[in-house]
Amino acid sequence: MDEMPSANAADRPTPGRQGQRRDSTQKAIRDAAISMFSEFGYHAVTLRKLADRIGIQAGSLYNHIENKQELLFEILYEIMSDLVRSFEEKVAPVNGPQARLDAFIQNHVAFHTARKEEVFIGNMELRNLSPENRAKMVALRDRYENYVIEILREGQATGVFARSDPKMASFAIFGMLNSVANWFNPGGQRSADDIAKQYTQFIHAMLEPKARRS
Amino acid sequence: MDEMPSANAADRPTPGRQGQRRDSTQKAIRDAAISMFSEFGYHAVTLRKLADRIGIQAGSLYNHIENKQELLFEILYEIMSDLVRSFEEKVAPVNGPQARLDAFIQNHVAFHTARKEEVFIGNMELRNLSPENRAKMVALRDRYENYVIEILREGQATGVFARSDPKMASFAIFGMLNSVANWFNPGGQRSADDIAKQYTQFIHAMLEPKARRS
DNA sequence: GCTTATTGCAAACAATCGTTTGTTAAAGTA
DNA sequence: TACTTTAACAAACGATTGTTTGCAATAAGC
Repeated sequence: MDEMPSANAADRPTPGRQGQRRDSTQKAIRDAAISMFSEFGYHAVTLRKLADRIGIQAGSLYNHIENKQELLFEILYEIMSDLVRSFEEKVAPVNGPQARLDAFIQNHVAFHTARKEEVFIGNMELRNLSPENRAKMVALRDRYENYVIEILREGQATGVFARSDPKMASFAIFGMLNSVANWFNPGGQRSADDIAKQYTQFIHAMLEPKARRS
Repeated sequence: MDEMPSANAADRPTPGRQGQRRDSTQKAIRDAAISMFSEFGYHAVTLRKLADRIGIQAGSLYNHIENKQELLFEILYEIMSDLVRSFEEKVAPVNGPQARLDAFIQNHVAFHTARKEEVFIGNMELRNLSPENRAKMVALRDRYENYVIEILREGQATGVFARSDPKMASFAIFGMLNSVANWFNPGGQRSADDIAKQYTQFIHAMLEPKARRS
């Protein structure tokens, strides 16, 4: 019953109880950090405000995290690795640039809607990482972006996409896709699937060779 | 000779000279704030670091600004008003949804490349404004976005654009156009005009009715 | 049931934050 | 030349920052 780990102060083990070896606090810290970093930004969230949210003292955080910087990095690194991994598992194996592009769009939108807070932090807080941590993130991001550029190149080479600067096209595609995390409303009218379908149409049209008839 | 106002400490009036009635310091503060806010973020830029950059003491800033929050707001409000004004002067008068859309893209890209630092701050730091200041910004932004949605609506009504959710289409368009400020490199290969032309093609394709032949 | 590892609290740490103060020198005004 | 205004400095303000410490309470392991 009350064994379930949870994110908010209300159903954490009774405040004041100490010593239990559960890792519910660790998860509560992560969840609160994701929520608050995404709403207010890394620097605006003090460790006292973060601790308040889960009902402990600021110093107690240090039983679970190394420091504030590592807390940010772990959140960012996990979301970026998960994104890359989902691509490599679900998108990379798909044959043919057109089908692989569609799989990419579907996967990217699903990911960005399901985990919009973490993605948003990823878009905003890279510059607040230490140089070493930022380098690791940039490496992951470049890997992901290069996968997409490669799809575009292959599609142009085989004639299914119109010729254009592949990097600029990828900027345009990532621009529209990434911004979904900014405006997507989980309770709103537009479902993740609707968005993926509509954006797939948009991107198809963008890349379609002029010679072709629709 | 040394009368020219400038942005950096090197050629400001000799450090230590006091009393001169020039407003070069005011401009130096603004320029340094734009540069540093855009590079490191509002909260990461302390008034001491900002003052250091232009070669004065932190307290001396208060001879020129009301406080840190107002400094941010003034930068943001000016960039957003300028953007809206440029639309109303150069885009709104254009006749026909297709031509007006093109004028919008051209103007938007030109603006976002010419003033990428301020635009970038505008995309990042809205949440660090006081509620009153943020409300003013949001009102301006909504006005601008609604202009574009109106273009899309009119184009759909007259049949020059394909039917789709105009708001979602505007999200996609703004997503790709706004991100230009993130990656544009003033010294790089891609000129503002190249970008505007390429993005115009992309957006045309996105909005083109299926029945039409290219 | 005794021991040990965990995890919390309360308090403090030095550092730094935005901002205010009192004062002084230079420049504008007449 | 005498007077006023402007804008700088050095120093301090209280508040808050991330982090560390000593200690108490609890649950888990034997």
